[in-house]
Amino acid sequence: MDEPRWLDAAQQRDWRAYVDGSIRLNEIMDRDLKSKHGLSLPEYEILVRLSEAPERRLRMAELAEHASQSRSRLSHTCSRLESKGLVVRGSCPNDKRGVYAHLTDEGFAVLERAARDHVRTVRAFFVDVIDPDDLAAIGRAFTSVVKRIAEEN
Amino acid sequence: MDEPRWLDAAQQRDWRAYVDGSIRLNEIMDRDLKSKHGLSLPEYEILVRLSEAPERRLRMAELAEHASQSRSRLSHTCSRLESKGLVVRGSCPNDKRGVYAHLTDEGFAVLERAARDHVRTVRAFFVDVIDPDDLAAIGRAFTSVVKRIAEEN
DNA sequence: AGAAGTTAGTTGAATGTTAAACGAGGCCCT
DNA sequence: AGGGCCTCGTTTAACATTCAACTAACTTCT
Repeated sequence: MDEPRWLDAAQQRDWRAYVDGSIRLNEIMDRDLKSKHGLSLPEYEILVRLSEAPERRLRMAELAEHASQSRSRLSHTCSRLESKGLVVRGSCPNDKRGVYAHLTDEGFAVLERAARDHVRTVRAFFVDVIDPDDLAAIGRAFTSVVKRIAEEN
Repeated sequence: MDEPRWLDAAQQRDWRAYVDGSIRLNEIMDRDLKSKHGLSLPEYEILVRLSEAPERRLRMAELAEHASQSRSRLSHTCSRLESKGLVVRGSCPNDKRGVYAHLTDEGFAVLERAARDHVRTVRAFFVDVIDPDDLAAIGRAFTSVVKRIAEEN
C-alpha cells in the first residue's frame, strides 16, 4: 500500500502554478498563431524544425522526435500542411521506407511572418514577465526533465 | 515593418527546453493516469478541483476556470465523467441557469487512488529531478505568467 | 413591466488526436 | 537465399476538442 511522499505546501503551490500557467500559455500561443497565420502551435513547431534542418528537410521520424509528436500525429499534421502547400513529402534515396518532409518556399515565407508575431507573444506573456534568473532556472529544470524522460526508455 | 526583438541564444535555449519538457511531461502524466486509472489528465484535474471545493461541488463556470478549460470542453468532459459515475450534475437553487458539478463517493475513491500514483510520477519526472531553488523559480515565474494572462482580458 | 443586453451551460458539426493494426522495406542470422 | 524480427510511415476508427450557434435565465435601464 505504501504511502507516497506527498508534496509539501510550497512544492504543491509551485507545481500547480506551472501546470496552470503552461496550459494557459499554450492556449494563448495557439490562439495567436491560428488567428493571425492559420497555424496551430504543433504545426508551427513542425515548420520551425524543418526550417532549421539542413536543406530544410527531415525524415519523418526525426521530425517527430524534434517536434515532440507521435509519428501518427505527425503523419496527419503533415498531410494537412502538405495540402496547404507549406510542406512536401518526398521519398528517401537510401532507405525506401523513408520519407522526407521538406519545407516549401511558401512554407518558409509563412513561417517567417508567423515567427515575428510568435516571438512577440512569447515575450509578452513569458520571457518579459519573468526574472532573467528564473528563466535560466526554467531552462535548467526542464533540461533535466527532458533528460530524465529520455532515460526512462 | 518593425523588426521584433528576437530572443538571444540563452533565452531561446531556455524557452525551448521548457516547451519541449512541458509537452513530454504532459504526455507522461496523461499516459500514466490513463493506463493505471482510466483517467485523462484533464479529467483528473477536474476531479482534483472538485475534491477541494466545499461540499465537493462547484458551479460549471468556476470549475472551468479552476481547471483551465473552456466551458464547452468542460461540458463534454463532465458528461463523460458522469457516465462513468464519478461526477453528478445538479441544479443550482438560487440561479436557475446554474449547474453544480458534484464529485461522487466513487469519484473521490478513484481520485484518491489516482493521486497516489500521480504524485509519484510528478516527483519522478519533475520535482525530484530539479533543484529545489529552481522549483521555486518556476513557481514564481508561472505565477507571473498567469497574472499577466489574466490581465490581458 | 418589458426590451435589450449579458451570462450560464449545452449542443452538434467540423476538426484534431490517439491507439491499434497494417504493408513495405531493412537487418541479421544460418 | 530466405525466415524471423525490427523499423518506417500511413491508415482507420474511436475518441477528444474546438467553434459557433443556441436556449434559458438573470440584469439593467427606462
